[in-house]
Amino acid sequence: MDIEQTKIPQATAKRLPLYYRFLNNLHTQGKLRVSSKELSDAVKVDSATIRRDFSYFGALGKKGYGYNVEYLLSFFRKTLDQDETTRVALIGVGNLGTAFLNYNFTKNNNTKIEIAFDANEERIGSEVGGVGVEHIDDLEEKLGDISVAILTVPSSAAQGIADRLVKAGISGILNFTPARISVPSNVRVHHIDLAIELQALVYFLKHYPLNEEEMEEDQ
Amino acid sequence: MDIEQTKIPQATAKRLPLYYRFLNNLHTQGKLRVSSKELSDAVKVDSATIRRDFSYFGALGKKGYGYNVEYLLSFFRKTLDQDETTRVALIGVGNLGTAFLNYNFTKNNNTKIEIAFDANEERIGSEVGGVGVEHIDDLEEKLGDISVAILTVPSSAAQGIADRLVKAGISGILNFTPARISVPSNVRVHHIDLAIELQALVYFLKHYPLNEEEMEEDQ
DNA sequence: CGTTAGTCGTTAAAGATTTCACATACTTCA
DNA sequence: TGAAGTATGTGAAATCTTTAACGACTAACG
Ligand SMILES: NC(=O)c1ccc[n+]([C@@H]2O[C@H](COP(=O)([O-])OP(=O)(O)OC[C@H]3O[C@@H](n4cnc5c(N)ncnc54)[C@H](O)[C@@H]3O)[C@@H](O)[C@H]2O)c1
Ligand SMILES: NC(=O)c1ccc[n+]([C@@H]2O[C@H](COP(=O)([O-])OP(=O)(O)OC[C@H]3O[C@@H](n4cnc5c(N)ncnc54)[C@H](O)[C@@H]3O)[C@@H](O)[C@H]2O)c1
Repeated sequence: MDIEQTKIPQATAKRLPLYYRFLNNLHTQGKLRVSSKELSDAVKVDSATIRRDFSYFGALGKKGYGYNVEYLLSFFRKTLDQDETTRVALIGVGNLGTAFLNYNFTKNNNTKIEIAFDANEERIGSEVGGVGVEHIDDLEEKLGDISVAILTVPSSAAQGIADRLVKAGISGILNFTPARISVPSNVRVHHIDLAIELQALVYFLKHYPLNEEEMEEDQ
Repeated sequence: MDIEQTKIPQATAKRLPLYYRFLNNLHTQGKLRVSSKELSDAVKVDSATIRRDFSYFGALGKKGYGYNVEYLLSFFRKTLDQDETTRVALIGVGNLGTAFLNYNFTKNNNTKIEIAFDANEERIGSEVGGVGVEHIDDLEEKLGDISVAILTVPSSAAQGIADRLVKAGISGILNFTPARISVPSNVRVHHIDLAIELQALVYFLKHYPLNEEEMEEDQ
């Protein structure tokens, strides 16, 4: 439908949801305009980077003025497909899975966990955070056309479940298990490895001491 | 004490805990040697990148042989300070905080959540995953010399708590709230923004379709 | 209406990271 | 012992990302 604009750098793409969220905040606060500098202070991304990021989408701002919040927000809403909701399945209703179900990413968000699966009989049929929990044996049958899955099963089960998800036609998996799963090249997996994030932070603290001069940077 | 080797690239540093974990797995399985190619298949990082990463620490392998698992493991154990345990505090014993406390990053890990804080009177004095929950009012008093904090409070409370943590002498914060907190430049904050990770995955699925040819890459 | 202060979009430079490709050196096996 | 096979470590190239700098333009105000 749309002409696919020349592809945005990945680093930029990862920042878009962040921009969108803060734009939403500003809009809620009734702000009419914003500069790259202000946004920079809020999201902790260099203002030149923000301008560069925005510029991949064309000229969204006005020189000497900044950006119109309403306009920018509606532009990103379209770009990030915030109008259509992406349906998500969650596999593994344990500690982490339960937390996600209770949260359900509902604020300013275009994603919704619609169904959950677990192997533990006790959980089947219950609702967690308003989402029904189905038996993992019914995965293929009940997944329907859901294309994104959050994986929060024990790591020993991760590859097996991933294989089944792939067979059932999934496109993307957000993998919270420490297992590095293998999938066909047409399926996208993002790993969020919380233990590693914590270890990495500790490593940076020991080996990359920050001094008073240099500014800390994120992620 | 040690001569600080020329600083390792940040991208490399973030992969070290991953390597360490898989080396541990191999060791447990009784494997004696491993090649960069094998490791690559396991952790889904290009083998040249692995060799390059390792090479920053000197010549750890042997040409024509590969790497000795035991040696490599013990080397990384030292490098990653796996022998000393870093004590961690968790602030906000809600959905996410409870999940982390129950998990407590105990496997192959050099970190331990030792104390938790919450504002909700009902939780105070209880134990979650073997960790005592203290009142947030006692933060400064009970934090002691803990230098790392996990932040899982509502985003509205994030900046206030961060300020208190900084005053109490914290060095690093793993921030799970959507708030981008401000801290002095000598404190390191890593943001893990789960809602954004999910949105970014959805964005990539729509705008960066993977075909049969190209390999998906991580995170 | 002209001046001042402010801000974008972009060119170019710098910096960081990944990947290629191969000389070198070790292992294995006959 | 020698030949064949294997896999490292790294120089050089390619790619990706961030940052600096500034010309062009706007808004606001006296
Ligand atoms: N909880 C944390 O803080 C944390 C931190 C880092 C990583 N992780 C990882 O996240 C994953 C989940 O952690 P958790 O603490 O929620 O574990 P958990 O044991 O509490 O939950 C796992 C859930 O998966 C279900 N399950 C097991 N096998 C299944 C299968 N074959 N199909 C469907 N469901 C199945 C179990 O019944 C359980 O409800 C693990 O891989 C863990 O390593 C968790
Ligand atoms: N749960 C998720 O899946 C999820 C996903 C993405 C982001 N987050 C973010 O993580 C954070 C925590 O989420 P959650 O679902 O666990 O929320 P939650 O409401 O379940 O837990 C927050 C906890 O913090 C405590 N608290 C409130 N104010 C406090 C204060 N001033 N000092 C100390 N404790 C205080 C509350 O008593 C509660 O126990 C939030 O910022 C949320 O946006 C959560």
